[in-house]
Amino acid sequence: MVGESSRIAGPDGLRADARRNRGRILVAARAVFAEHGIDAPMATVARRAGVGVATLYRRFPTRDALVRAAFAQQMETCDRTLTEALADPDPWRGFQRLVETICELQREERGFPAAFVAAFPDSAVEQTRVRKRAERDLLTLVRRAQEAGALRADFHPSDLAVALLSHCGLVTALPHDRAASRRLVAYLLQSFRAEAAHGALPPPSALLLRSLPLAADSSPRQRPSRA
Amino acid sequence: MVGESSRIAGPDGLRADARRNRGRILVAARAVFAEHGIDAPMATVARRAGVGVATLYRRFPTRDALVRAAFAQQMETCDRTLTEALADPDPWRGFQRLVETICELQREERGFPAAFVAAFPDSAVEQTRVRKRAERDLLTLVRRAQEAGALRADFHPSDLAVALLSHCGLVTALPHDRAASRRLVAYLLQSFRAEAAHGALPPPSALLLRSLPLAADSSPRQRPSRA
DNA sequence: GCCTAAACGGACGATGTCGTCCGTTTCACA
DNA sequence: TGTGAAACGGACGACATCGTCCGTTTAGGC
Repeated sequence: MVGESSRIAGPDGLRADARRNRGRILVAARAVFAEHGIDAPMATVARRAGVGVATLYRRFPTRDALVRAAFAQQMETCDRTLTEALADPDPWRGFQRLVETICELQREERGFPAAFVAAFPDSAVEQTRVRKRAERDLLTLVRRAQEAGALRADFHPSDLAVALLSHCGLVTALPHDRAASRRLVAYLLQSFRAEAAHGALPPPSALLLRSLPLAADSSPRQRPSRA
Repeated sequence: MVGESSRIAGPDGLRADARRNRGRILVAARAVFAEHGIDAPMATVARRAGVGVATLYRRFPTRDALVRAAFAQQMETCDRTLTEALADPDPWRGFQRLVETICELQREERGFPAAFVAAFPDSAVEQTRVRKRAERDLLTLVRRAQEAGALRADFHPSDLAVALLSHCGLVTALPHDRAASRRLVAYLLQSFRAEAAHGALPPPSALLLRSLPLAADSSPRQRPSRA
């Protein structure tokens, strides 16, 4: 029901006051989610934003939509970081910075970890263009770092998801403990180095492999049928 | 208000039917928590156990009490595993088995990770005897493994908490993905090996250090004053 | 078998959150 | 400055969960 270019239309089709309120809501959402967790009442967000509940629901029909929009900026930062990592002439340094930056984002922007985890299963379903590109970039980054002899050969791209999700869990459990977060990141990065490869690793996650089809699959995407 | 040995008294002061129901509740709680998470309605647990809500509340006045009781067995397994690890002539093997066993418990007994994390901040406050002994044992295990040259010298006992909490987070995010869990454990254990120590690590968590006073402090316990 | 204290379970009021409805206000173009 | 569509916000009914109250049932010593 998009009015076919009626009288008023901002750059995004919103009236000025509506756009202003939308921004306020997003700021309030981040603050409230950071303080009370991602399950905080919608009314709390609305009150904080100085807006009625109806306005909030009009812009973001579901909590999920609000969460996604609130942390879209952080998600974009992740994406940009990947691009920068790929541009780094030293692939290991790029990889290292990627992990450190994303984890730092998770550590500093409270509420983001929950959003990150929540977005995970769903974002595997929605095959956006940006996501597919990110997957391809990650694959390239990993391969380069391995070819440079810095990243261990048995590292699998899904291991990055393992690292980030476990780090999410840590900062969720200990939101104020930056040192613990840094320690985990340091340990993980060291264990990803080629020199750290001593014993054999158990096989990589098949589930993550499926949800993020990182392997260069030439077959057309097949909708997995639920039993 | 324990009746001074009135007419009826089981070994634990409960009547036979009460004890039976208590057991049913605990079984049901584990099942429900595994299926619907630790925040599942109390009524669901009661229904599953085939008892009324009142009975449930009579035995376990708070959800927290129920959670603790439901996973007390798992907690005890953790404790026993530590004792066994300490008894192992090879301290590294003991350490490794400790980590692997606890993580396996977290992985297989769904609902336990949430209980584990939930218990963390509180159990640091309640200074039970078993807990203090566990801390001392852990300290001993770590020192021995380090003296044997297997565990890296800059490993800090609080790093075990970091590892277990992050693993909790991973299995919470991906409850069905055993492979991911195993991968993380393998990476972490490799990074704890002395050979993996390459760069310097950031300082260990001061918060965890305080909540679990693992360092052999001879000073009397001092109540940390909140500002 | 009797009897009483203990255990039981369902009903119920309180609380909090959700998401919608609808009368009012505001924007922005003419 | 007038006008109508868009945006606004608070009120409200629906719904779920909590934790207690109280009448009923049952265990188990005598």
